[in-house]
Amino acid sequence: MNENTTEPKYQKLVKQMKAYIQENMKTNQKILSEREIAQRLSISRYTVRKALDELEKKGYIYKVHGKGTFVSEKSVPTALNEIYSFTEQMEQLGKKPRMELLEFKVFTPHQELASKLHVVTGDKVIKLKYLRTADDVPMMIEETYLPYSKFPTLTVDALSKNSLYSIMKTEFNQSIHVVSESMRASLISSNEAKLLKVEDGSPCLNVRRTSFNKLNEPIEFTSCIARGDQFVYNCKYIHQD
Amino acid sequence: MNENTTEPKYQKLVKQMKAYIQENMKTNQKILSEREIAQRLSISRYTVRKALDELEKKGYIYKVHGKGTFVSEKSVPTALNEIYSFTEQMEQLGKKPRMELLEFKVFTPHQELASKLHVVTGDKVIKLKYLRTADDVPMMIEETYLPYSKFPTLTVDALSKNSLYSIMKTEFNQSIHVVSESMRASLISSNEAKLLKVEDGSPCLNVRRTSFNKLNEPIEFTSCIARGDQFVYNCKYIHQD
DNA sequence: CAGTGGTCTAGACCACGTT
DNA sequence: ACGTGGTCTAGACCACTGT
Repeated sequence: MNENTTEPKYQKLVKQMKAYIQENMKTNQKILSEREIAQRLSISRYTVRKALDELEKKGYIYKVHGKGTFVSEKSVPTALNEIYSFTEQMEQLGKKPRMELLEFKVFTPHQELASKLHVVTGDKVIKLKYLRTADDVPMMIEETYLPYSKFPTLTVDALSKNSLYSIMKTEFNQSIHVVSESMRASLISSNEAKLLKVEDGSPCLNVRRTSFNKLNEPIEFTSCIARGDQFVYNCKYIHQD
Repeated sequence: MNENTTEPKYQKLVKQMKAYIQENMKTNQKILSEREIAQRLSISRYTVRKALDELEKKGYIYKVHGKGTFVSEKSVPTALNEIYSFTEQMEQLGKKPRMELLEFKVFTPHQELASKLHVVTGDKVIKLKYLRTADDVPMMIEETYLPYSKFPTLTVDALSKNSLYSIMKTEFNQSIHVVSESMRASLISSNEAKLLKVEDGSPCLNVRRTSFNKLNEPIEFTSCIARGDQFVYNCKYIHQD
């Protein structure tokens, strides 16, 4: 898309090494030392380290002080440090994900929602309501709220062509930095039961997410109701002390 | 505990700056530039950058290319990139958390569990079962399974004095690197309902966690059953592209 | 002891945002 | 034009792991 921005040298190295490792190397095999790589490519050790740090953070390799750098098990995914998206998960299961827009409106929110999105009283909010299905089985209802002031020209048409997050980034220059999520189990209400085609009072998983930009301003609040009998929420992350 | 290992200079700087920021600075206030800090402390810019990177990763500050470095909103917690622990959450709510060991045994696992922990057939596994309460209200049942070969000398006595994770690290030199979790909603079974003092068939949240060490060997599998009416699972993480 | 990753220095240029 | 963070170099010493 925007390839006019020059890519740093270490990023190119990351891609190169990632491809090389996946093609030619086995789990726990030792790779060249930082100094060796630097010398062979005639670049500085700092650049090699940055690339290796990135690969370690993404779960492709691991370093052991005094011993060397080794290839991680293939099972560790690229989506580390990232809650798996619904679409990715369904595709992994071989199911065909789809989403249907049920509602798009701009309105003035009540106190609770207004404070979640840090909008002052009287400011407007955009509501998006989706039904997500997999192989035409209804899986979850997703309600997203956006501060109108940050996305004033958002249209249904744009949403049909690109994902919300890519629109946020490219059209409105808002990219997500921190995400806060909560999960709880409850019993489904009758309205939602109809949409998801389950019995009243079935168990359901409620996931609520608030996303913040780099300035820590909330730019999205989403509440999902997922069928308890169908939906599992997965995440994988690197543990820090 | 083990203060014989020398702490890097940038780590000390992280602590200093963290304290200073929390004491004296306001949200979105600009802090000194990297070059200024380096000059004033007579250290190199690299060291300052490492410290600032750490503070950004932990959510205390954010950088903007071409503008400077700024203080984040206080709301962003120290536990970024980390699922909040039960204990922390309860303390934030002003509740008194407690855990009671219900079971401790070593046994030979069935196929499914054995494969989760990557133990070969015939190898043993340690089971720990806890009931967690908050202000004496039962909140969740936690069953943890550990490969016996990695923790052969683990005792109930040790667990009463330190947390499992600190024992893993200090006694057995196993620290957690990658964590994989899944969440699902279901209806509680009668045995669990009795322990949690809720009605049969109440909604409950089931959280399953597998933890891996740096070599990507599984070192723990835990399954939690939490009361749907009481327990909310929170996590917060930094979003990556 | 040699080799590895981890930290650190002093300096340079680039890309970005503001003045 | 200037100051900022982002990248990069060339070199140094330290801490850890093996022989």
